Amino acid sequence: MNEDLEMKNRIEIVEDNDVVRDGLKLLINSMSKHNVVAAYISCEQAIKNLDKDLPDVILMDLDLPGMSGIEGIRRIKKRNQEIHLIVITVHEDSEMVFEALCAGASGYITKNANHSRLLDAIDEVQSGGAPMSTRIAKMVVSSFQRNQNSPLTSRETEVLELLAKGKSYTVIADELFIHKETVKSHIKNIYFKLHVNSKADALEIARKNKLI
Amino acid sequence: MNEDLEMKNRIEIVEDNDVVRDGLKLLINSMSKHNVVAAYISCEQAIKNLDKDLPDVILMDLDLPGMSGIEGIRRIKKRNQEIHLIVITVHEDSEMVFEALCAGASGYITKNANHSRLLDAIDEVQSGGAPMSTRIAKMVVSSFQRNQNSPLTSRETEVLELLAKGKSYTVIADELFIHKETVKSHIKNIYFKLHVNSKADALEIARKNKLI
DNA sequence: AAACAATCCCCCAATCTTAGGTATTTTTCA
DNA sequence: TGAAAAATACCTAAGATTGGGGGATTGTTT
Repeated sequence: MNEDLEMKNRIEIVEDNDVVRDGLKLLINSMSKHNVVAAYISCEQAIKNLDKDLPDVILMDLDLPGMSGIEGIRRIKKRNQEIHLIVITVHEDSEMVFEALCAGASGYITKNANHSRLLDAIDEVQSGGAPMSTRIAKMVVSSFQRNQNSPLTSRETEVLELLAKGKSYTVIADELFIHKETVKSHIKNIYFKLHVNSKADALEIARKNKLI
Repeated sequence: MNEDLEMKNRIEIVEDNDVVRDGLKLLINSMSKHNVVAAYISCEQAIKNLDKDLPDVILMDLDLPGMSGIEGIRRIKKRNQEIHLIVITVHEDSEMVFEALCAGASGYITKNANHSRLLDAIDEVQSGGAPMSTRIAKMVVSSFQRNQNSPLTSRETEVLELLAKGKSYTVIADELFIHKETVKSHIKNIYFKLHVNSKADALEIARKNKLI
């Protein structure tokens, strides 16, 4: 039971619900290769003891008293890039998912996942993977794909992409081998179709609707 | 064997290597719920027969004679958004991965994956998932994360983000509650640090290095 | 025939961008 | 605590960009 404690994977839990936290702890400790070195109810506590606990993997809830899990991920990653953070949450809304991934989460598992999936996730991050629940993976992959019902023509989309890269009308014209005035016409049409009248607004609408 | 053909999942394969293609066909047909309705060596053939074959899922190689798998994915998705495309390839380089996902792939499995993983992937796309090999998932998740060794300060990064949204110096100043001249100073410093002297170049370098 | 897409042209005024500077205050870190 | 870095603000100036008007032609698709 306590032999080779040094060799075990050091797992930490940050979760404010007592039942869930204790359940996770029991589950993980039931694997001889893992050792739950700490379990906290807030990011503040976890961060304070980070240098003492030295976790390899942290399972992190997102709804926490005080500092949010997202901010916690950001700060922990900043302090130590080696630590793998796996989000364990009920949230499946895209905003949360992308914020957590941008903040530095290596995995994202929803709480309805079964136990073996969770244990697999711990192994997976440690071998350089990125475990995700099915629906999360779908959201992530979908984020790369464009809206197929764009009101813009392909040429307009092309112009808007170059605009998004910060290029001027002149440069866009050169790259597309068309006249600068043509670029202006396209942009006028884009603004009309998107009901905007500035570059920033056009880009905002376009990105929100995945037109570019 | 041939009872309830109508109810089976209609699977199609596009793969130019005979051995691989036949192997996949045998493997998939060994599952009573699946039926390989077509197997082609090129996207051109697959597209020509799309309305006849009516596949639910297509397993697609990327290196193909003639039209590339990427372009094939794009065209097939355009023709029928309902079809799930799973990339089956040896390529693990990020460019290929992201191009395939942007083109509309629902999954991305590398050829070294074991058979059950591949069969699982077919089930997974049909239930709305996005099956990926471990390393692919990691690449995808990493793509959300920034370079932690940015030469830019957090304020500079903030300014650059707003610039990337197409906002003018004036608007940026307003949003950050600072003077327009301060924004200019930040941008001068950004250009200096990134060794560029224009917005478009700064954005290109910043995006390439995941500074924003 | 009508609608759409892509191309090009003109004018104009306001704003923006980049390039030189300098300088103060605040924060961070060794 | 003292130096360095970061964030802030200001100045001048020229040239480029942007957005709002107006229009026109050519081809494609329906």
